[in-house]
This record gives sequence, structure tokens and C-alpha cells, in this order.
Amino acid sequence: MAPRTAADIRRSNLFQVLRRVFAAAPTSRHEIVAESGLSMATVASIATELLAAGVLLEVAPATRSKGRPLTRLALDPAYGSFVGVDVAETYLHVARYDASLTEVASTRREVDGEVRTPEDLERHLTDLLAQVTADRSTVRAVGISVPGLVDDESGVSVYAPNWDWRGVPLRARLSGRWQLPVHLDNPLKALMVSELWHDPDAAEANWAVVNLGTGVGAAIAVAGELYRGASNSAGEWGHTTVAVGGRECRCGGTGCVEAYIGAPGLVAFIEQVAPGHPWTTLGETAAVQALAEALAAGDDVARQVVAAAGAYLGAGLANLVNTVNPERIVLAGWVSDLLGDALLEAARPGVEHQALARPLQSVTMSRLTRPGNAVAFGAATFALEASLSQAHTEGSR
Amino acid sequence: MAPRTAADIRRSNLFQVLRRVFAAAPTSRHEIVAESGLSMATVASIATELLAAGVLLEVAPATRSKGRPLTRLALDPAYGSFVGVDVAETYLHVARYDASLTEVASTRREVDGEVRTPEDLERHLTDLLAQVTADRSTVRAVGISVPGLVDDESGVSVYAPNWDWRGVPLRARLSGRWQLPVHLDNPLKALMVSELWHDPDAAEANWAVVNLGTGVGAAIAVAGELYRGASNSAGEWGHTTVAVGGRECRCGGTGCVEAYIGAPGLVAFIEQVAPGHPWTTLGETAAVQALAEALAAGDDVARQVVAAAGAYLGAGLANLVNTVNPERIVLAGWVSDLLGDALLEAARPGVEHQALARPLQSVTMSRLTRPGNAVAFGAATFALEASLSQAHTEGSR
DNA sequence: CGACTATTTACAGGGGTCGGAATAACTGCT
DNA sequence: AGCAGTTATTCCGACCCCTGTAAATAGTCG
Repeated sequence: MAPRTAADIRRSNLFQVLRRVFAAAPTSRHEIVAESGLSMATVASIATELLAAGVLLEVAPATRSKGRPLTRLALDPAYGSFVGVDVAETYLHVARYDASLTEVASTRREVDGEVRTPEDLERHLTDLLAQVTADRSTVRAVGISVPGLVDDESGVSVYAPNWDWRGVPLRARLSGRWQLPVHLDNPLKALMVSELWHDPDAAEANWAVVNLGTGVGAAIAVAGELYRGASNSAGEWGHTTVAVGGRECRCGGTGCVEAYIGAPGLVAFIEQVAPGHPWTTLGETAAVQALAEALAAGDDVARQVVAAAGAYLGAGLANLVNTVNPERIVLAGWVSDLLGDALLEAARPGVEHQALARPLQSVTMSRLTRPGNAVAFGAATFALEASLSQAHTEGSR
Repeated sequence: MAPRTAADIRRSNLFQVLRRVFAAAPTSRHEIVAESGLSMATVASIATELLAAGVLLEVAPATRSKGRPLTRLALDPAYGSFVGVDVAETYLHVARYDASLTEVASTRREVDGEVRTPEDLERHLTDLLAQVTADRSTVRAVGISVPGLVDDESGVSVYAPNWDWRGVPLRARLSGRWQLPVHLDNPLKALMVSELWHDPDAAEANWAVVNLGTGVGAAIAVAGELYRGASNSAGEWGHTTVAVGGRECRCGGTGCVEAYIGAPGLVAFIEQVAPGHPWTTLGETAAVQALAEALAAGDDVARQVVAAAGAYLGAGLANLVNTVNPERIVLAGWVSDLLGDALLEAARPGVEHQALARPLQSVTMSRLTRPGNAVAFGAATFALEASLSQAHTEGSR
């Protein structure tokens, strides 16, 4: 949404200030001025607006040796709470955050195979939601991340590969049932938003977040804004071909990145390296866990598996580097969390081989190490953003 | 460049108006209002500014049956002329355009193998420039497209794969020699800019231009603006891996798209399908030409070659569809021109197989059929844009 | 009560967009 | 010839932004 009118500039600046306040814990207006490049006057005006709206709070002034102590700004936890939901293929994670986006409560349920229909999901989520919220009236909005393709505007899960759902109007259903505003998107977009809030300096940059889990995907930020593409399916990097005529992928294609480095793809590599290996019977979550442990113990099979998968990951990342030319790539997701840096290191030579020198030079690759469920956090942030955005445009009407 | 200040909005609107005036030949202010969504007042103010600057011209008013006749707007050819240069790997094409971007003169020289050093290029271009411009003082600026990676800001050819040039400061050299402002970029960016001017409706969209020639690459537009990435190397789609461990590519990687569907890649397919076939000895330009002719005549080898290459092109395009989620993809370049729709048709099944349903649904693929050298045109347009942009910011100072 | 630093407020200046009133320029009718 | 009807453009004032400066206000330490 390229700013067309002056009001858009205002909103964009307002969110920048908000993100910076969040990221820098209690900050002063001066710090924000220094970091954002906005003028003192502008920051002050935005701050007063947010203060008046009850979004921000002035916290205990820090007394310095000399002069007036600076009043610190922080998000006001009392503004309300926001719920973030990470619907993954093997588990559900629901967390409630106060308006300063600190987690208040969270719960998780393994649902491997237990969710088949939207009704199942609805039932589980309603249950989990009740677990984290005593009083639903304090919740301002819920953000939900669902794997697959999501139409963010209509709140419809367009295609969820694991359950083969097509066009399920999740937002309408859940919002109706809970009587709360619900925002829907997929894990990648949630991760990206999470990162944009945690690191507002990167909020100017072009970069990508890569999610490694059962499914695999990426989210791309252009000039610090989540890039959605024509139909909110930009970043479906997991179904990018890296081997013409290669492994079959559940998307129906062949040789997709996901087929090699998604959790089932890793299991396939185990089978390939050591046919009949006991890990292959464990189920993907446990198998990856076992792989991680064995890797730490220096197991040879594990090493070979990671090396094999790493080659494909490397090619996939190099593709991202060459086409998107990002400033950095961040790896996230439970597979990345479990395998740690090993997978990234296994991918590095491949990236260096396949990526062109110039874009390679300008990219940094790292692993997301923030504690907690970043997807749930991001989903809650979505809800917060939407909530504030609405309040802001309404307030100025 | 996300507009941060009101002036950015102005510039963006100004260029939008300009592009629309160009694309719709003589238009009225009203048409622009209807198409751009800007208000009458804004369009009028921009129009008067451009009129005053001498960029626009009011042409013969069209008298209607009733009411005040509308004055039509057009770019003023008398504003000056702009030169566009397409430095390709096998030829040089230099064209001069008046300020309404209609071609006034052009010349072309085959230089297969004759250009080795920057000095060679400088000599040839100086020569060709003289051929198209009688009076150099009427030329406002020159835009040059050079294959490979270009740093647009510093005007340096960072890496030109065919000549193995690294860090050649072309802009400084040529600008100094010709005493004219010179703008440097690569063919993809030029193509993209050309399309953005010719089809301003697409200038709101996210889409891609793919260039098929000796080298292969893509340019991506986000929200109607050329996307450059972190170091102006976004869109190096030609060096995207489509087959891990596949054919060696001149970039040093393996299995790059370019290795399969760049002109040398096509020749390799000929050798593969029919070892020792006479076409393989022709040189790439002639070989592709022969291939095109044989294809039209229904030759079987040609058909097989195109089918084989098409499969890789399909995978490559699908990757673009899945990661960028563009509204359309346009194929350009001399290989695309010679082989016509056959190659695109050969690629289509692959795209449909590998791309996800939703992004596939929202993409249109077509071939660029505009007559003339679109790269030279785009290069000239770069020069025009830069020239006006400078004039505009200076004018308001 | 200084001295000193943080913030707020007020204001002028420079951009922009927008809607609506006023004006221009024709055609056609009387 | 003059006037009404129409449509294209320009003009003006309202309004929204950001910015820099300057002065007023706050809060603390010595």
C-alpha cells in the first residue's frame, strides 16, 4: 500500500513509532527521534496521540544525574489483550498477550491426526482459547495463523495442504462463534510481522523469513513491509522447483524445496541414507528430534542426512538470494529450532556456490532464536495492528 | 522508495500522470483522472507544472458536439531527445528518441566477439552515437543497458559475465567522453521500465518481465515500481537453480535456468537431442534462428529441443509465480522474439504442474510483441525519467 | 535559586490532496 | 447577435502532513 495521501504517511510513521517503542522496551522520545529519523515535533505529536488513545503509557521516569529526568514510553498493557494462535500441522498453540505484547498465558495441544474438519479445529481452538482467557471481554482481537494459502481480506483458508481444505471461511466462523474480531493469515506472514516488530531497524529493509516445519515457506518484506503479491501467496518458496523431475511433493508438483527439507523430506533422506533406520518409523516430529539428538552426539547417519538436505536447502536459499536480493534471511520454524545451526551450516556451501557474488555479498543468513512461539506472537501482532489501524482511522474521522 | 514525505507523493503522482499521457497518446485530463484515481485538481496542477516545464504540450483540441472542447495532452517532442543503448552480448543497438519517446533514428551493429575491453565498447558506441545524432547538443541524456550486474547509483558495471568485466566505471567514462548525462542499468530493468511506461495500468501491479537471450534474467515490479533489492541484483532469476547438480552454468553454479534456456543452453539441447546436428556449429544466434525456422516447418528435432527447454523454462517460471506471485509475466528478448509463442507454449504445462493453484490463477503469461528494441527504448526512458526527476526536484528548490 | 535536560506548545513555512465555485470555450437554439 | 446549455479547466480555501525554531514549562540535582 504505497502512501497516496498525507494521511498514509501519518499512519506509517505512527506504526513506526509504535514498533520502536515496543522493540526498545521503555524508550524515550529522544531515542525514537534518533533512530527513526523523524523530527522531535512529529514524534511528540504521535506520542501524545497514542498516549491519549491509551495505547502508550509513560513509565517511571529515569532520573539522571542532571536535569529533568526523561519520561519513558511503553505500550500500555492495560489497553487490552490479544490472542495469537498458531495452527500447525501437528499441534495447536494458543497464547494470550497483554497490549504490550508480553505473553500472559499460553497453552499447547498436540493434535497429530486429530484435526480433520474445520469443526474439529473450531472445537479445539474454542477449548484452548478458554484456557488462556478468563474473561473474554478483555480480549480486543484474535490473530490466527493457518498453514497454507490464506486470503487475508476475506479471512478464508484458501488451501490447507495437510487437511486438503479448500475455501474454508475460518474467520467468519470463529469470529461469529467467539464474538471477537479475528484476523487470519499464514505462519510466514505472522513470523515476518513478528520480526518487523522486534527489529524495527530491519523494518526499512528488503529481506525474507524462511519457515522450516512440516511445510516450508518464506515471507518477503519489501522496504520493511510484508509483501503479499497479487493474491497473498507470495513467498510460497517451499513449492519452488529445485530439481526438475525430482521427488514428488504433496502439492502435486515434483522437486519442490519442501519435498527435501520439510520434516517428511528429512525422514525421506533418513530412509535414503540408511534404509530401514528405526527413526523412519517414529513419525516426523519424533524423527526430527531423534535426528537432532544424534547429530549433537556426532552420529554419522544424522550427519549425512543433514548434509544431503542441506544441499537442497542451499539451492533453495540461493534462489531466494538471486531473485529477491534480500539483505538478510532468517530461518525459523520447529525444524530449524530443533536442528539448530547445523542445517544452516550444511546449506551455506550450497548457497555460496549457487548465489551470485553481488547478492550473496549483501545477504546475512541467521537463525531466529527468539524464545517463545514466534508464530503465535506474530498472529497476535496482526490482531494488534489491525485493531490499532482501525482505531486510528476511525479516530481521525 | 516508500514515500516518506509529501514531496514523494507528488513525484510519484507526477510520474504516473506522465506515463499515462505517454501511453494513451493524446489524452485529456479527464481521462487521466478516470484512470489514475487522482482528483481533477491534482491532475490539473500536475499538468500545468509539466506544461510550464515544457515537457507536455497541448495538442489540437478535439471539438465535441456540445460544450467546451477538451484540450489534449501529449509529450512535447521538442523538449529534447534521449538516446537509448542496448549493449547485448552479440550486438549493439543505439536509438535516438524525441522527448515523446518516438524513435527518430537507430542503428545496429553485430559485434559478436569484437568487443573485449571497455575501450572497444567505448569506441563502437561513440561511433554509433554519432550515427544517430547529428547535433549532440539536443540530446538531454543517454541511457545504456549493459548485461550483467550493474550498480545503478555509481554507474558501474559490477559484473558482465560474457566479457568477464568486473567493476568497470562505464558511466563515468562515457559521460566524460560524450559530455552528456549517462544512466546505466541492465536490460531487465530497462525492459521493465519500458513496460511500465507503455502500460500504466500495470503500473499499479506486482509483476515480472523475463528476458530470454544469450543470458537470461527477470525484472520484478512491486506496486508498479521496479524492485531492485538490496544491491540492484533482484531478479537474477537466470541463475536460479532448477536442477541441483545439473548443467554447469557460466556463473559458476550448476543447474541454473540460464544453462537450459539461454541461447547456449538451447544449442546444448540440440546437441543432446541430435548429436552432431549441423545447427550446433552455427553459433548461437544463427542456431536459434535455424531452430525457429525449422520449428515453423514442423521439424521434429526442433520440436524436441523446444519441448525439452520448455520444461525447464516452465519450472523456472513456476518458481517465479510461487515466490513473487505476480499478476503477469511477460517474456521478452531476442530468443523469445525468434521462437515466438512456441517456447511459451512448451513451458505452460510445466508451469501449471509446478505452480500452486492460487498464484497460478492470478497470473497471466504473455510474450512482449511491441515492435522495436524494447531494451533501447527502456534505456532511453531511464534517461528521461532521471532527467525529469532531477528537473523536478531542482525546480521546486 | 540556578543549572540543566526533557517535553510541550505555538507558529511559520513548505508540501500535498480534495471538493466545490468560478471561469472559459464551444455549440445550438432563439 | 445573444443567451442557454454543456463540458473542460482553473482557482480558492479547507485540511492534513512533516519540520525547524523558539519560547514556555517541568522536574531534579546541587
